[in-house]
Order: sequence, then C-alpha cells, then structure tokens
Amino acid sequence: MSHEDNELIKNRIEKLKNLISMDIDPYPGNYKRTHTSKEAIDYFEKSENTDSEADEISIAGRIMSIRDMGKAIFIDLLDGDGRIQVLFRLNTLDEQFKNISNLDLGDWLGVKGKLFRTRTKQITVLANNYDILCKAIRPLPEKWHGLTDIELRFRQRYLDLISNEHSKNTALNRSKIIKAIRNFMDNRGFIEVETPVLVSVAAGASAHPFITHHNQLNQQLYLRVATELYLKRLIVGGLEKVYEIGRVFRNEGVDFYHNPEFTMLESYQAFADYNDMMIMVEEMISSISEDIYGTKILEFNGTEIDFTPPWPRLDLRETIKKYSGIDYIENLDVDSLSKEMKRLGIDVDKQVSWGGMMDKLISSKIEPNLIQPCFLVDYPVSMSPLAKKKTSDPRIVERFEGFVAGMEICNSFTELNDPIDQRERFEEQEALRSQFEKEEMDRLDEDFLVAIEHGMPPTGGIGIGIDRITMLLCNQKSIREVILFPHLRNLKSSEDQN
RNA sequence: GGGCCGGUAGCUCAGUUUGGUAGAGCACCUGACUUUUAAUCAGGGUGUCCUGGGUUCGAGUCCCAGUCGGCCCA
Repeated sequence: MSHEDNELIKNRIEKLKNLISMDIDPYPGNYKRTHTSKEAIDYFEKSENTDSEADEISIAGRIMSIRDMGKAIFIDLLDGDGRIQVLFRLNTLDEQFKNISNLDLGDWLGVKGKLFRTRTKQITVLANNYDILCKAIRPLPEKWHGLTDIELRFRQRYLDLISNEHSKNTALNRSKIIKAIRNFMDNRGFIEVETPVLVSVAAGASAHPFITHHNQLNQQLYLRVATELYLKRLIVGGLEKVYEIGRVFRNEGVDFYHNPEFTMLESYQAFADYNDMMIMVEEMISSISEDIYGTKILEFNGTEIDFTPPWPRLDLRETIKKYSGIDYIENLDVDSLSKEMKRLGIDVDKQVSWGGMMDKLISSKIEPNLIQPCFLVDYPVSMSPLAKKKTSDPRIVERFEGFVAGMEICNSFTELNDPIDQRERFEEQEALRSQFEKEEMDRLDEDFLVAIEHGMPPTGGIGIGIDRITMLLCNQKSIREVILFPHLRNLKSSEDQN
C-alpha cells in the first residue's frame, strides 16, 4: 500500500509537517541520555533508601503507550533495558504540552525530568522538557495481542522484537551463548581464526553447495559447507588448538531444524582424540547452561533435560540393534541393508548409497529416542570419510555424534591424518557421487591432501551446531526462532510487501 | 515432492457451513477529563476480503489455477 492511500501514514506525515513548520527537527542527530529505563528506576530506588533527593535525569525510548487525561498525559517509553513511564503536565510544560498531539506510538522521544512515584507507587519521570528524536510514519502492531503472524514476525523481525519480549530475550540469549562459547574456548587456550567463505572446492561435509562466481578471475566459486579442511590445514601449520565460529551454507530444504545458512563452531586440537572431544562438548554445554541460567537442568519442549556430565556413550552398533533390531555389521552391502530396512517399513530409494541408508535408519529409528544428552559412538567407515579407523576394527572409525531432545547437535572424530588412506576415501566418495546422482558426497580436495601429506599430528575435531544449541538453551522448537532473519521465499514484488 | 489448513482494516480476529449493502476490539480521527496504566466516556469505518480466471442476475463465501505461510508425511 502506498503512503498516499493509507490514512494512518497520512496522519503521521501531517504531524511531521506540523513539527517542521514549528522549526522542530523531527530527526535530530543525537541525544544525550543520562540513564536507561532500568538505571533510572534503580537510581530512584537508591535515592529513596538514602533519603537524598534524586537529580534531574534524561531518558530516551520509543513511545509504546499514550494515556491522555486532558491536562495530564502518561506515556510509556521502551528502551533497550525495558519500559519507563513519563508524566507530562500542562502546567509544567506549557506550549510543549500542546505539541504532544503531534506524537504517535512508535516515535522516539528524549525526556528530561525528575523521578517520583505516582499514587499507585509507580516510578515515573515528571517531564520538564522533551525532544522528539525520530518521527515514525508507520504504525506499530497492536499493543495487546502484539504481532503473532509467524510470517510477519520473520519478515519484519524488528516488529517482533518491539512487540514480543520473548523474541528479544532469545536474541539476547543467543548472544550470551556465543560469548560463553568463546570464553570457554579462549580459556582453554584455543585461538579463534577465520577461514575462507568463498572456496573453489566445497569440501568437508556431504552437502549441496551454493554456487557463485568471481567476475575478474572468471572463476566458479562455492560457499563453504564446512570449515573443517581449512582448520586442519592450520593444524598442519602448527597452530595446535584452533576454532572458528562461522556461517556455513548448505543448499538443502528448510524445516524446523534446517536453515540454508547456519552457524557452526568447529574446533581442532592436536594431540587429542574423540574421547577428549566428548569431554569438551559435555563440559561446554553444561557450563554454558550453568553460566546463563544458573542450572544444568533445563526444560525443553515440556521435558526436563539434564546436561550434567558425563553424558552416556552409546555404541552405535548396539544402539541401532536395540531400537531397530538391525546389526549393520551383518548388513554391510546395499541389498541386505535395504531389505532389513524395508522389513521395518522404512521406504528406501534405489538411488541411495549404503551410507545414505544408514543415515536414514539412524534419523528415523534412533534419533527420536535420544532425549537426554548422549553420544552415539563408533561409526562405519563408509559414512565417515574424514575420520580415523579404529586400530581394533578397520570397518569402524573413531567418530561420535551428540544428541539431545531427539536432535543431532554435534559431530566429531579422531581426524584421519594418514594421507594415503585419506586420498582413497576421497576417491571412494567421488566414485559414489557419480554412482548416486541425487546424493551428495564429500569432495576430494587436492590442496588439502597436499597439506596433510606434509604431516598432520594426531588430532581431535568437533563441529557443533550453534543454532541447535541455542534452540536447546532457549527452549525453542524451531531453528527459525533462534535465527533473527531466517530464510523465507521471496514475495512476488516489492509492492506486496507494503 | 505429497496431503491437510490458512491469507479479510495498520495489528488481533469474526464472517465461508446455507452466495444477497464488509464486521468487532485495539490503533487512528473529533470532543471531554491534571496521578493514568489493556485509562475511561461520547461520536466517526479508514478495506485490492492474497492474485488471476470461471460459475452466477449477484462471489469474501462456490469451482479451477497460481502465490505466500503453517501443520503432517516423504
């Protein structure tokens, strides 16, 4: 809808013109506030307790509510810390009082005045003077029901943040979680690094990449699907403990657990193995929970989740047997595994590799049962082209995945550092990709192979999905609630957005 | 990819069964009110009923196609 058509916008533009005609700048460059809403309230309470008179203060915020009593007007201002009430009176403001009629919900306002308590004991700023800091020309969502339309909440997240306190809290908690992870890693002597987002081989995970292009170099590039292989190059280079918190991009569907771009923590540690990684994960998650909420036990989706270490280590083979009756070691070829899975009613596509079928078996029959934090340990080699084989059984690698609330939250292995074996595994992946066109496989990265041919020490690596950790710690069922701007389809035209 | 549900005022939603002048609350506009707080009181309806076709004397409502979103399944 255009501005000319909408009466609410027309009214506001009219008020804007009124202000300008009175030589009032509706968009000043700055405003010096002395207190946030919370600081002002704390300050007043303290002065009450010590019997010292509170000085005049200045606050600033967005107008959320106007209660006009004629010659007295109450306005609620919302700032980053919360809300505070302001009282405007005719006989303290005079001509500025009349001008309040040019204010609307959503405008930004700076107010100077002294604090007091109303009859109902609410701490309030008695305005001595005010400045318009920004005139808004579109209305806010309704004050009581707020903004509930899920599509609008995501497309216009700023409105969601204004109207829905829990959305704001989730955003703040996500920031706290990432900070806590950085602290955790930094305190353990890891160094934070940044590796390329634009890569010429989208290696390090089995995922469809996004394709892009560099004009001047006339070079096809991909957005990374993982940071893994670059971080391991750094291990080769002698940086013994590294991590990166970075966006990765996977060209796949969108649902409760997946967004095409998401944030991963990946970390690699020389002279460590996957057992050390398990300890790191359980310590990290439980200590973050403790840091932010003061407890290691949180509710998620109506269930109590106890993050207290140690988390059970469940042998993958035994766990699959327990929940499905299938022993994968007895079914190492495509035909027999697909027969077993069909017997369980799992629809198996002809165009899926053995590893792809195992993935499906685990996600459909095992994952939903893993509610309390646990690790599934020791995976088949053919599902894990970057992991080191167990010395006791070359069909199995030292790999684990962590699960909480039926959701995979991390993936880790003792890194494969035998360059001959690594090359063979990559070649096997490339062969599988040409055999199963629909399925994505890990990619051979020659430059990475050259790196580890120079020698990578024994290394433990871990990848943790930050979005999913945030879901768990913020009690959000959907990944879209913890990503400020989740991916949505485009609307047909910009016309439709208004 | 398949099935089901939804899109009506700036926002939250009725109205669809059984086709007949487009509705409510908040917001907004006019007026009253100097400690209110979902302020209150009196008055005012501001609309591409998601889009495009079709049926019909007549479509928000029925039919078809599309689009965006939600839920379930793959």
